[in-house]
Amino acid sequence: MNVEERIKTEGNIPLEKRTIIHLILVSNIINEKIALVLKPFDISIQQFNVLRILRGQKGKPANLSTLNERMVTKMSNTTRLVDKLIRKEYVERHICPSNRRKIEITITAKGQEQLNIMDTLVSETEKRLLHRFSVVELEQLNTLLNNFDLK
Amino acid sequence: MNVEERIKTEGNIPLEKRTIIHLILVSNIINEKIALVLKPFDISIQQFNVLRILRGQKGKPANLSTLNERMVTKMSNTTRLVDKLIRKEYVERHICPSNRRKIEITITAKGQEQLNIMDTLVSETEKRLLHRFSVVELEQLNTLLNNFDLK
DNA sequence: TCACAACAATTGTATATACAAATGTATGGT
DNA sequence: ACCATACATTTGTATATACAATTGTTGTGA
Repeated sequence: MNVEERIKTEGNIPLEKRTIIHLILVSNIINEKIALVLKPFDISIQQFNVLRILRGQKGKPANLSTLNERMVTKMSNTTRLVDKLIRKEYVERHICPSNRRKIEITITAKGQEQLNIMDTLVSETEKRLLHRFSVVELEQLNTLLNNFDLK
Repeated sequence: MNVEERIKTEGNIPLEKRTIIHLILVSNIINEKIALVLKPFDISIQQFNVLRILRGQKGKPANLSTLNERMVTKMSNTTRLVDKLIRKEYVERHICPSNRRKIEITITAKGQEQLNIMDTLVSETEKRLLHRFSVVELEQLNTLLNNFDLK
């Protein structure tokens, strides 16, 4: 099924518009699929990303600004996002002793454990999405994506 | 600036994960840029899409289900989305006389007019995003995007 | 040291979105 | 004609997000 069929547009969209619609469409569907996998864990994609960043810290705590700049989306949510993870006991929050403005966030053992399970499932989903790509094609796609003038 | 730099991940992510992150990142940034262009019009991307679909109808009204299946995202919003467009007098809502379950939505002259202005600006944004692509590369990107197994 | 700017996080508010349940309308079988 | 079902939209609720304003903390220059 191609883009035109999916958005039911008869007539031909100019190549540039088509490309952008196509890209956003694919991105949305990928997001939906991953969200679906995470749903049983009662975790949003953003929460999942925070957990992954924290795991990448290998014990070293991360403060909110750090989390924020590594995430794809914006700051204002980060406090509330972390709140939700705390309620689930997946992360802990401590005031940084050397600079009390900062908050140190660390992932808990329970968080680590759940994250590993989620991660496996998400990876499987990603593999399913990409199974028709060869390595060369994946590299091509990455190269082409770098072509966007994002600023 | 490449993906790794942008999300500040040291170490190398596997090619498949990297590709997916990259794609979603680009898509998010495109969405942000377009949202920014539409902001002065107090119109969200979704509302903009509804207007474009209605214009494509060339006078023929569209009901909510039609709008919904042509949109990238889900139904539940469509009623409220249209509400907002009605408040701005960009569209009109009439109960379909032959089947009173259905609602016919049409774009107003004012809506058409504003949409044309927005459309020009959005197209300019798209061109800026894509100016580094050759036609061949755009076609390549489209082809590669078709490689995703989205169902 | 005191006032002020800069920093880090939080809170408030409005809007957007997802999902489920409810409402109102039409259709087909008996 | 009546009832169950399907259809089309709407509403309710919880959560997510964007943006601005606020709070609390630190650092700096007069």
